[in-house]
Amino acid sequence: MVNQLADLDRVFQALADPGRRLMIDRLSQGSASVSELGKPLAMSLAAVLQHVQVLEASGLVRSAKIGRTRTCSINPAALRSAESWISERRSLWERRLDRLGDYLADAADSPPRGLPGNHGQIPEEKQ
Amino acid sequence: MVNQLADLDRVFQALADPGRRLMIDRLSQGSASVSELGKPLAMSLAAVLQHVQVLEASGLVRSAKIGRTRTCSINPAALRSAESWISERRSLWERRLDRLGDYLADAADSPPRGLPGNHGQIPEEKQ
DNA sequence: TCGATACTGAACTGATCACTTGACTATTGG
DNA sequence: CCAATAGTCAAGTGATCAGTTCAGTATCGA
Repeated sequence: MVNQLADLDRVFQALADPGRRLMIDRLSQGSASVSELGKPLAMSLAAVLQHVQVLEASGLVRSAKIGRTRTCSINPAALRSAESWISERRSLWERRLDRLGDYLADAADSPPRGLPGNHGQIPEEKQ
Repeated sequence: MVNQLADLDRVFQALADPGRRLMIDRLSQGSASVSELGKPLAMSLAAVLQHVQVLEASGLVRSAKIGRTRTCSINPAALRSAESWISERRSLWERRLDRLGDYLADAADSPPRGLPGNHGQIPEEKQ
């Protein structure tokens, strides 16, 4: 809870790799060892470990070593923080769209005054 | 909807940068021009444009040029796809934790047989 | 005990990233 | 018309990333 901003950096960065997402996918249905996580991945074990370390640094995954095997599991709190960040922005935008829709539905008779804070039409075409 | 996998790569990669998240943040409360998005960012306009292009390539943002200004807006569908990916894995894990909790609550009297598919204890300590 | 297993650390390499600068185009407004 | 504004393109640079190989260490199991 120290640096929420840089934490999100690491979380999204961690999620940006398909191999690491596959690991999360695997872990979402139960804890697993490092080599188990690497099994579907066509890369050296050392590389797998580096991915696990990225996931762990982001807080998405926790791990503990028992004997010679390291067992990894998901930390749902980190997933939730990323999820919330997205969700908040999306719902903000969608609520705004709703209000705009209401406004336009009403606007057929009222005189044009300009909607404060609304610079935007929704663009359709490119270039 | 062509390549969901590589799309998520780009979406999470785009969200991994604090400047780009600030842009999304700004856009969540209404469309904005490229220079408007760059105003809080202490970098050249050319750099801002590159960020916008990353956001656009990921599908998170759409834009259209009118006159000499390019107006950007959020595409909520892309946000939702990232949100869903996370949400699905997290709830899978959490439902699994619940079942495990139920099992442990019942287990005081029944003989130990092993829970199929459950390799994991929840690790606490490191190294 | 001893070979196989499971990981770990370090160094190195090619690719991608986040910028920069500088030159250029298109629009706008007085 | 013409200066200021808004964006665009291209090339280059230093930093980070994703992987490798190789040389360990610790543990397990027969």
